[in-house]
Amino acid sequence: MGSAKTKDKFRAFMLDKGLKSTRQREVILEEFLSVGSHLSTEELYLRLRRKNPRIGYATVHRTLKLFAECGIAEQRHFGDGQARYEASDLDEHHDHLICTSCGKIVEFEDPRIEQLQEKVARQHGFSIERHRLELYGCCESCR
Amino acid sequence: MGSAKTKDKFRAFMLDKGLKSTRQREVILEEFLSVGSHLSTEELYLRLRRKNPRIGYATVHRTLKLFAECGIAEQRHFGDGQARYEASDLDEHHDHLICTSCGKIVEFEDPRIEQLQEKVARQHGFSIERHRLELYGCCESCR
DNA sequence: CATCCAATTGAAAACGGATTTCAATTTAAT
DNA sequence: ATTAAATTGAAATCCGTTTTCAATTGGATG
Repeated sequence: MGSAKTKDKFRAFMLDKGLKSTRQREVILEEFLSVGSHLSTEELYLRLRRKNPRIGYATVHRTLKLFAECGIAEQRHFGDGQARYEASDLDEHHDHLICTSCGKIVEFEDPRIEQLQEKVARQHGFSIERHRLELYGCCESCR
Repeated sequence: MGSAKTKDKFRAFMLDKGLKSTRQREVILEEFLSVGSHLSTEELYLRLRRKNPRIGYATVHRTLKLFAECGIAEQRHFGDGQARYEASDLDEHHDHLICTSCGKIVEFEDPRIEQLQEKVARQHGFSIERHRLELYGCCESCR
């Protein structure tokens, strides 16, 4: 049932900002968390329409932005020109492997790489706020 | 005078594809190489207009795409919604540090990180074709 | 040099995803 | 129930990118 903790975080955020709880937001949150992967606004919108024909694209768009602002989702761009959102795993960070043939997206994490990133940044006088690492290539089943 | 080698590569590419050498292409190539950094189409267009008021945005756009196709330039996206092009240093690859405050872009290269990337990809059955690593943060002079 | 065909150009239109507008509706506090 | 403020959805707008098309240019040929 999605992460209850994530839902709590969103509800707290809404309360804090004086935002209202609506049927649409509940439905969108539920569907977003249950799918979990790297959805574009369009994809999520189409999914939601199957069960909720009256929901509007603009609402999905606005709600995803809310999720991102609240911190329970992150916006990504993988170079196909449209934004994608993924549920953020609260504390943990990860990067992506993307198959250029079938589009499969695999998440990974490597603290050694992160460490080296910090080092490089320090050498150039930067303090890192966030980073983006994407490896594009061909997955096993596509070969 | 830009890299003569780069110009040669572009000329060879044009010859090979049966494309024509035009005044516009020469001017655009010259300006692009002399500026070198991470230019958007718009920025390059405006620069060119200063000395060549009759040049069209579409031509700049198409020529930059030609550069990318030929391999003398690479298209990048740093999340501000517009494409940027940089001259590609033929053999060498590099990644980017981007200051979120002033927009400064610094290039770096770290073979240890690249090695670890290969390793991670292999573990997931991927063979890497290319990658993207960007570190966003705050540069020295902005603190 | 004159001619011709294909490539190129630039202005304007079209495109596509993201975002905003606005009147109607819904929420939730009173 | 009443009311003010937030929300919704359809449609319009925005903005960078890409394409269209008539006019121009490159360069190969006779």
